[in-house]
Amino acid sequence: MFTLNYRDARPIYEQVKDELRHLVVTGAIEIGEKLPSVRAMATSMAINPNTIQRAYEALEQEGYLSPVAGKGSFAAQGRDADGSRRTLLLKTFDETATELLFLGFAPDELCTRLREVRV
Amino acid sequence: MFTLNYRDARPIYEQVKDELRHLVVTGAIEIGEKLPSVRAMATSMAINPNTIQRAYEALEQEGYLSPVAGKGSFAAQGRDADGSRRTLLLKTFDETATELLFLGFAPDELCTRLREVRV
Amino acid sequence: MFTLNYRDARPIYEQVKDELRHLVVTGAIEIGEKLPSVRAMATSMAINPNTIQRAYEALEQEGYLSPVAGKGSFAAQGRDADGSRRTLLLKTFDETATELLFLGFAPDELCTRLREVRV
Amino acid sequence: MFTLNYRDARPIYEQVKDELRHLVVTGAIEIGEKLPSVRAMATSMAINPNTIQRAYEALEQEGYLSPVAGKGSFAAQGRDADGSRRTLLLKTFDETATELLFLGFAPDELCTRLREVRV
DNA sequence: GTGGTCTAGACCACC
DNA sequence: GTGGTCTAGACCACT
Repeated sequence: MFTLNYRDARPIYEQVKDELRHLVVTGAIEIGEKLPSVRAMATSMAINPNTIQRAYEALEQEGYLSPVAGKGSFAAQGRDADGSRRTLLLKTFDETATELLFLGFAPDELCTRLREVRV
Repeated sequence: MFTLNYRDARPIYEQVKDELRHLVVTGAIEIGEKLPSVRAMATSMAINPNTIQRAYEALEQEGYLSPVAGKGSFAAQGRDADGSRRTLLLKTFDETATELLFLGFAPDELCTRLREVRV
Repeated sequence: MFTLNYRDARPIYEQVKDELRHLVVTGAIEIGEKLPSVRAMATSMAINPNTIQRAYEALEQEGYLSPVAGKGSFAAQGRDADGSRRTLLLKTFDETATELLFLGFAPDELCTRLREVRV
Repeated sequence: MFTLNYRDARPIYEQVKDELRHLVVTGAIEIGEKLPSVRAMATSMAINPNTIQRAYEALEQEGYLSPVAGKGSFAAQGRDADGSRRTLLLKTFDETATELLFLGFAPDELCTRLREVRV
């Protein structure tokens, strides 16, 4: 599904979380689609089920994954009851944009880039 | 100049680096402006000069700070030799935008936001 | 510090989380005060450190606890970056109040109760 | 009447119970009004009659529903024999209010909120 | 079979 | 010493 980088500073569960989130928001995994079971993914990636479980829990909290006991875990549309992730993303967006503008990017350039992403 | 958060997960030198960069890209510190000496800043913030030194070195690498032997360090326009920071920012920008679009933000909305940043 | 109820439907880590949160919001543990270390609390309650760790992590996410690696965990003022907990509490408040009003409680009665709490 | 969420952590019968109670306390179902029969509701929601039955029994215990043999179940004013629900609600109310006050809400603010609920 | 919880024991980086 | 991460293996309730 994806590969882990043991040299990465990020802990494994965070890498798993980030990769899965990426697959969902890019549409590679569609909303409602069933994800591999905790055990299955742990086996296929040769890591401990608890580590996968932790990643799944974090994604559930962000609203990108919805577990159903006894049935499996399913991709969801990212409605974290509150909007904590949304707030964080907007902050990151503003800071990144500010720095890119400072580095000489034109607003139009970034807008265009924006529209071409994920197409 | 700014305050440190000892409870922050980021190491101190990284906080210093991020804060200084933020001051530069938002224009709070203008290009060409002289920054406090390593020792002066270390004293005023009550931390080890080595920590400040490390932050300054990292910023120099990113091109936001240009040291002049015997005179001090000056804010610069952010031309990092290899363009690694630029690459990183664009990657962050794409990922953040992708996720925000997935969460339902309209491209126009983000464009508007983009243009209003830093005004 | 408090006692666990093994008959409770709530998992242990949730009981720990709820109890600690209660101690903080009632002022029994003051903001900035150091909490027992993960290991210390685990030992004193005769449960696994991982279980305590899990409770601490959840509280950190809610903003009621702020861990400092190598130093300990400290009570905090509940600023969860977003306000997810705040949203949840308001929803609970509205629902509970609605039902109490339906059951015949006068608004004034609940207001008075409100003001006397935590005194 | 309302929709079930099969991904919800709560068991189905509890969702039914909570939804029905909500309809009663908000006045959407008026006191004395007849509710659908167990079988009718089970059919319309495509779930097992036993599940509905269990929800109805729980609501009867809380006093929000009063069955009349041979005629059906009718919404009632919520006088639970032992007052256990009332006690539970007051406990929840106190805890929620305490935490909201800790988070900076003013008592007046909550009082106002209280009075505007359900209007 | 699935997710959810818990235990026991280990290693790391930081202070 | 502290928090943070990971593994291995176990049990539960529910489908």
